[in-house]
Amino acid sequence: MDIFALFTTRVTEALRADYPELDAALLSRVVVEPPRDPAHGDLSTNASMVVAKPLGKNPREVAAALVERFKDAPDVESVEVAGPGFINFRLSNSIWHQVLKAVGAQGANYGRSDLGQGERVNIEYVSSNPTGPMHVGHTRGAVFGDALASLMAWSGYDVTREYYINDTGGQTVILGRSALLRYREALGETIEIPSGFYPGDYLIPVGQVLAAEHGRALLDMPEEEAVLIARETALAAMMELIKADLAQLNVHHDVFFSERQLHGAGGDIEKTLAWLREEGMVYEGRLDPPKGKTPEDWEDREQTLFRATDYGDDTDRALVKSDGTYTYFAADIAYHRNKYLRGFNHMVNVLGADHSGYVKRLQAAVKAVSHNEADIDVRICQLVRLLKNGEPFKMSKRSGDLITLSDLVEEVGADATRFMLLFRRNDAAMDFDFALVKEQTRDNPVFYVQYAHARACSIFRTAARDMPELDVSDAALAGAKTELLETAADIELIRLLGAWPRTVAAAAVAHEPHRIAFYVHDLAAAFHGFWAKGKDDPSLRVVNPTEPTLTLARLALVDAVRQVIRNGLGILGVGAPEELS
RNA sequence: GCACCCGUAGCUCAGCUGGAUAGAGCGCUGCCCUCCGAAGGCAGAGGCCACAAGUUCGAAUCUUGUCGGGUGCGCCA
Repeated sequence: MDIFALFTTRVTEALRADYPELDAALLSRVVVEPPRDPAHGDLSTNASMVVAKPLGKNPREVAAALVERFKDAPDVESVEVAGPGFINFRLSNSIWHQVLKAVGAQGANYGRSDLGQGERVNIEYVSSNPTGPMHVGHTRGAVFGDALASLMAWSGYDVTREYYINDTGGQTVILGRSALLRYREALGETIEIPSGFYPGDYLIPVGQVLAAEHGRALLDMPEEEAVLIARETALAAMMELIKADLAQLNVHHDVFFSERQLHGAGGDIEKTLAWLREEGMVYEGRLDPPKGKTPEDWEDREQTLFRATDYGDDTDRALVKSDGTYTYFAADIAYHRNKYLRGFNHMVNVLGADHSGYVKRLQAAVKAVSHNEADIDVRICQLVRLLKNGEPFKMSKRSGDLITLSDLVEEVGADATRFMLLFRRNDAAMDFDFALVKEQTRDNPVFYVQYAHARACSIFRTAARDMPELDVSDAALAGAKTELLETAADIELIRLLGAWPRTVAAAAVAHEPHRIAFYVHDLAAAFHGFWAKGKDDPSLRVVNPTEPTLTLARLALVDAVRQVIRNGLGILGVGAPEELS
């Protein structure tokens, strides 16, 4: 039950009855939302202002007519016109009691919707190069993509979580060389790692595996051949490493898509290029060097170009390198065509800040490849600055000393890592304060929210202790007399619970999981406040042995809060413990 | 030089896709609680929403320009 959706429908129907000439596009701009100022009531709508001008009427006049239609509705306590033409509704408590019942009845599904109507969405995230363990910079995208995927699944989309493995190209060759060096080391040689190689210790075990599997055989073959063998072993090991890292964070993918399957004769790249040529989207031409910063080795040559500018990009893009192999982008076009042909008309890519320059060409590729039928939203996750003792420290995969995802999770835990990274818009840079996430105070939002859940559970433990004869089974809670909840404290809390479905829906549409984190934080704050009122005024306490019926009703409310916090944290992939240690 | 992102209280950030008098936490000031379901509660001060035009009933939100910060900038992945 979403009362905002409910009233949006009722308001638009009322408008349509009075003014049949209004078209649907206009009516879709009518929104019913909670007013910022609670003094304005429970619901507020802009309906009359949206509609007034096309009708050639005064907004307040239209509003007055609407008010007439609603003033006798049984669940509406009062309606009035305010300001330039807002209509404010104050609802009778009975509707809030229904909301509470609905939360109880829908339980773990409260907040789900069919907004996406089962449409398929491909969300690609992480996709980090399989050349080493994941570091902190990757972590934000991993958590973001994962939470967005659950959020959209909650909203009725058919979501596929995908990881694109860049298992070809120069970096993988360097990985192979680096592994081969570790292989020599495993055979007893003293090695020195040249710059440009991957120096990390994580390749030592790969060298040992190579030594165990091949003995000295790799030394006897041409180095180029040995590198390729070493590369295979290293790539497989790196993917295992990455999957283990992701598992630590509870991040999982449905599909791991290897770039390699796009290459080769008759592969997707060839087919896609042929198709693009037929469509006239490819030509042979020259590019101007970028203004202001011409690369030193700039070589003006005729090359194969994709008409990205036809689809909004700043320049056309090269598809074939001077050595005759395909560019990364050529493979990526083929990859996204592959997604489209697999039936995805909606795609989301989660990328790091260093890929912001890639967004336009990706959008161009998707449009081109689908004849504008598919859309792609590229979400850029900005940098995370890790603070420790007030000192930011840098991390780089190519250097030996790096802060890995694993380090972070071991230090603060998966829940805290996830929540903190989601408690901020993805497109703003953030600081991750090591000290803060370990604090057990209100300043630490992870603790604050989890504590609200634990506190709700604790209230049930108290009820069991002080009122052992009270039946608090699900069935009993479902039958609780919620109409006894009449204080401002009770109603305020239910009102917030009532906003949960629209929060989920809005967050899903905007692809912004941080809104879930903020909602849950707000709800926790409201619940802590609710609890605190019981300290001053015993009549507001939940567990009251002299009032078993009221106690049961309050417990139903506490249970609903607990449930919604759990649902919210569930979308974020954060645990909701019953007790905090 | 160009593109993208950001600029909101002293600090860290929200602001529900254009709504009403712009919010929260921290910090600051002043009370309350300190018997309870440990890890608090209430109130106050604090703002030219970077700046300037424009769009309209209405702008922190949309457009353009300027300033400041970040990221990136043939064939790397």
